[in-house]
Amino acid sequence: MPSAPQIRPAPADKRRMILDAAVVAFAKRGFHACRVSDIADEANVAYGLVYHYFRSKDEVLDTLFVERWNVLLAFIAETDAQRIAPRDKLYAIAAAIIDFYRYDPALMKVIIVEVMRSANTFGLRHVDKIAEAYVLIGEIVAKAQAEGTFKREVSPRFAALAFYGAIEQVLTGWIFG
Amino acid sequence: MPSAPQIRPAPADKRRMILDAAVVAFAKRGFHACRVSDIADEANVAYGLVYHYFRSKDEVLDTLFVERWNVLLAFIAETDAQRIAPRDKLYAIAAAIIDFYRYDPALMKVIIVEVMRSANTFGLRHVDKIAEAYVLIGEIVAKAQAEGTFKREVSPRFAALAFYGAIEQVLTGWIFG
DNA sequence: CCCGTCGTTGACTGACCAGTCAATCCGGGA
DNA sequence: TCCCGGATTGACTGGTCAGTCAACGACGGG
Repeated sequence: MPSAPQIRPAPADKRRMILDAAVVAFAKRGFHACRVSDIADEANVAYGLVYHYFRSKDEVLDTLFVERWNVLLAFIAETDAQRIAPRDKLYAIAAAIIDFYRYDPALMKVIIVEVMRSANTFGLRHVDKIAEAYVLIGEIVAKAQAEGTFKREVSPRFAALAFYGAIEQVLTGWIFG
Repeated sequence: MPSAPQIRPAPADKRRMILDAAVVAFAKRGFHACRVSDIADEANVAYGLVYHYFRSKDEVLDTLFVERWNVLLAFIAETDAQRIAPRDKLYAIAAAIIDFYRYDPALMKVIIVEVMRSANTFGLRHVDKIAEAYVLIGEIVAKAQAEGTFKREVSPRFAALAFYGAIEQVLTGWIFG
């Protein structure tokens, strides 16, 4: 045998387990109604361990959001760098967001419902990160306008808001059947 | 003098005062962070009086939402009944929603942020009422498609979601500067 | 003028839950 | 084999707050 089986999982695994459990718990009951003990139970872990890996319940949600949003931002930047038509870029981004939802509806639900839309608490804390996505999308629109592919009637920023808003609303519609 | 001044305001006034104060309080701190005592203080009214007029803190928010949403539904229905182009109907509806915001930003903020977007709690309770608006908008689209004014590429329901989603996102953008 | 009704008051209670911490466990190095 | 340090446990605490309730006060009718 190359290596003895690990009785105790590596620390990183427990941390991951807690994050994954939090997604399920938050999606099931919502962030506010969900107790830290729900997360611990879902992860089959002691209550206190959550506080070993995270400073607070908020930090758990923050971590989930940032992790996922960074993936989205990277995808948008990457898509923008490709040599394809602006319309196809936007199509690819919309498809990616929808795929995120298809791949992990619970996580997407948590991010949309608990972070994006909790404007007074988490949204406020992540405004800058969220705005980055709008800026990137806006830049795609601006470039397309400059080269004459898109009409100039609408400001890039407004277009980006409407673009993302439409997608999010459709996802919200799916989330609730 | 036609009538002696009322020392004690009519009951309905106190109820209204509480509702108006709740708008301010909810807008300032968010529904969850806002204590019932904040509402009472804002209304210059004793804590217990809130519970004389409303069964719970939730009911206060519910009342605010239903009041306002009914106005919106009536406006949409009324607009649809007019003999104008479908595009103008949608324009009028978008303008009305934006006017609601301009006229009373705090109330609109509360409704969007705390109800529409609190999908696990209030949104869930008002899903049907919210869906009514989508249905009405969808019908406008469907009629326009039937008469050939709008393209048929997009389902009316999807169009309605995207239409409202775009508006809401723009308002959300305004709400947070 | 007194009494009943209902609007009004705000101190109090009971429940809930985030976060703490002292104790325990486990693997590995000496 | 014995420690050491980090992982893990879960009972406990402190504070918060929604909702209750007993008492008070103003008006109107008898």
